[in-house]
Parts: sequence; structure tokens; C-alpha cells
Amino acid sequence: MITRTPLRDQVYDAVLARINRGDLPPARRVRDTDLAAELGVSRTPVREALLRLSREGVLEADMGRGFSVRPLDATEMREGGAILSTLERLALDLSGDIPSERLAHLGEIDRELAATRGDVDRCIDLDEEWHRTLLEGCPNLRLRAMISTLWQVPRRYMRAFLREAGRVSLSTQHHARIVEALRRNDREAAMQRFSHHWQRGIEELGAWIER
Amino acid sequence: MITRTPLRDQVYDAVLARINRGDLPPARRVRDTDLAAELGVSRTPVREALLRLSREGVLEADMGRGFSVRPLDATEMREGGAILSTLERLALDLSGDIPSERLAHLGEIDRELAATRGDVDRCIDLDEEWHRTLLEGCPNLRLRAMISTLWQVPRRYMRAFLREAGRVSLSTQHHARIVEALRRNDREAAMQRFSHHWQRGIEELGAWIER
DNA sequence: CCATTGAATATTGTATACAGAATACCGCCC
DNA sequence: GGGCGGTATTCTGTATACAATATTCAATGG
Repeated sequence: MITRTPLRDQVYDAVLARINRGDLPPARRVRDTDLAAELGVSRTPVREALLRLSREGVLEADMGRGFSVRPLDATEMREGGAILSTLERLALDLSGDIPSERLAHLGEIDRELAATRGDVDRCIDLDEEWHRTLLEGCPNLRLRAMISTLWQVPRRYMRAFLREAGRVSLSTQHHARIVEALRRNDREAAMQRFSHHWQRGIEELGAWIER
Repeated sequence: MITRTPLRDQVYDAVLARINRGDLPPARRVRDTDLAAELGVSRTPVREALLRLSREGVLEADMGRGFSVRPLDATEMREGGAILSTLERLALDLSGDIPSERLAHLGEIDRELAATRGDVDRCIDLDEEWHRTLLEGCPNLRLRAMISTLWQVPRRYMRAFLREAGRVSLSTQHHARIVEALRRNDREAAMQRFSHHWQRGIEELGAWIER
């Protein structure tokens, strides 16, 4: 099956990659002209991608003054975190029983995460993969898509935090405890631990931003 | 203070208005050329608005085949409803105590809603206003914005339903019961009734779509 | 020496142009 | 008469062009 992907989507990915790579730091202005030239496409698909990123909270768009990478802000992070946390809890709730093979997979990801020390990008990818794997049984596709989009925001905060402060402490322990509860089929406990995991993560990031 | 609004936003509102007005029924193809001509602007801002509406679930965009109004679908409605319901519960949860004047306002809206019989559009506006008023104390602005965006989807379903089936039964009674619980400062009960209200609404709409 | 103003430049928001894909139309063959 | 193939047209996706606003920077006055 061959698929044509619109340029706007490729540009979207490219811009996101640059932001996540640390290229394009917070508050940096993003000129569509430059991006278009660098990516070898015209301004049209670039602007479409940038408009989308603005709506998703990754960029800011001021009328007449173009786009810029949204600065890190504790309030914004807490707001986004509360939303994402709630939606992930919903997704977990909607997921039926999680097959033991997926639980095993979660364990693997978590072990790899624990073993990865220096590589910030890898850590974040693994953490996100852990969450995605946990929720991949959720039948509400719109919800899954939404969660995936919303992850763009915490990603930026985690990256900045990990770069400077080392690693999200306890993350793997939390994961393990959640998986353990799921193994016992104790949804109640799993849910509670999942909430706690999120809350701790948000607090940690928030405190760091306000340092 | 004078404000220039981008054409794309005005076009966005205009298209949404047409969809809500019943012009542009579900599954109708939307040609950017036509819209641009009718609105007296170029294709560029029109396409920006249409792309946004696609991302928000109001339109469909098939690569190479343009845009069309997303057909009504029970699954999609249930998925969106579950998300919106959860986020509104979160918003209510985050709202502090609701001042009695706002509770009074909610009562007024509800009375007007009960009194409005024939006017479908007015009913929907009032229902949405009731929800917006209920949650306007929520300090999480991102959440409020998101809820407001997500409402675009149920709106379409409610409109279709109300046009054909009369009115969302019991809606005002539910509202009253929720307000009553809030008056007693019984958050627990209010939350439960709020959940129930949503669940019933979604079920009713879903059953109707699958009729 | 610093603030201010004005022109020059850069950059955005919007309009138009162009190429290629998708759809519709029409004649042909069965 | 109905299905099929080819062409013509329409429409989309992308590129480019244009006009207006924002920014920069130097010259001028305080």
C-alpha cells in the first residue's frame, strides 16, 4: 500500500523533531520563510503545520508577529498535565483487562528505562512508549489520538527537566507498582497508583520550573 | 482597543455557523473554492479554517479529495461524549465553591430552557450556556478552551436529534438536581448527578442515531 | 550620551498561479 | 441497453506573488 502524506504532516513532524531535539528552544521565534527554505518546501504547508502546532500549545501565534516556541511555564504545564492525566486515567478505565503479554512488555520497557541513564531522548521515548503501551487496549480511538497529541506538551517539559536535573526520579518504581497491581487484577489500586504517578510527575516538573 | 482578527478565524466561525444552521448537512462535500467565493476571501484562510475543523472532528479530510462534513456516527459520538464528559467533570472538580449568584444564574438558564419549546437552536445554545456557566469558575483555562472546542461535536448531534425527536428529555430536571446538590454544598452528589446527566444524554443520542 | 523618529528592510497574512490527481462525461464495444 | 476505457474538466495540494504590518537601525535632537 503506497501512501501519499501531505507535506504539512511531514513539516509538522519535522518541526516537532527540531523542538524536541533542543534546536528551537523555548521563546525562539519561528519564521515560516526560514523553515520553508530549510525544508525545501513552500511556505504554505509550513504555515499549515505551524498553525496546527499553535492550536496544540507547542507554539504561540501572535497576529502579525508570526510564530514562536511557547516558553516553559509552570501553570501551563500543570494545566496540561491535569488534562492529560485525567484522560489517561479514563483510557485506562476504558481498557478491558490488560493481557499478561502486554504487562510483560511494560516490564521490559521499564527495565530498559531503568537501564538508560545518560540518553535523555531515549528516556522520554521510553516513558511515552510505556504509557502508550499501557493504554493501547483502550477502544476509544479518539481518546487515544487526543492523548497522543497532548503528550507533545509534557514532552518539552520533561526534556528540559531531564537535561538539567538528571532524571524523573522514581518513575520506574511507579511503573512497576502499577504493573504489579494490574497483574493482581486490582484495578482500583492500579488506578490510584497511576493517579499518584501523574501527580508526582507534575509536581516535580512544576517545582523545577519555578526553581 | 482595536483588534484585527485573522480571516482564518472568521472563516472558521462562518463555516461552523453554516454547519450548525443545517446548511452543510453531514456528508456534504465542502469545496474550498466555493466557500472562498461565497465568503469573499481567498482559498488560503479558508483552507486553514477547514484544516482546523478537520482536526477538531467536525470535518473529514481525505488526501486529494478535499473536505466533507463528517457523517453522524454513534461510535464517534460516544467517544467524543466520553471525553467531554470526563473533562467537564474534571472542570467541575477543579472549580472551587460555586457562588450562589452563579447557581441562581444556572436556575434562570434552566427555566428559560424549560420554557423554550420549538426553537432548536435556542435550546442548544442554552444547554451549552448552562454547562459553560457551571464551569466558568474552573481556573484551568486550557481545560476550559478544550471543552469549548470539544463541544462542537455533540452540538451537531444534539441539533440533528432535537430537530427530529423533539427535545433532550429530562435535561432540565437533571440540571435542577445538580444545582440543588451544589446548593447543599454536596459536591459528591453533584458530581454523581453530573455524570449521570452526561451518561443519559449520550445514551439517548446514541440510541437515536442507531434507530 | 540617550531617547526618538523615520526610512529601509524583513516578515507576515492573504491572494493568485500552477501542476497533478480525482471525478465526470462521453463514445465505444459487448 | 449496460459496462468499459479514454479524455476533459474540476478540484485539490503546493508554490509563488503581493500588500500591509512589524522590526531594525541609523540619523537627529535633546
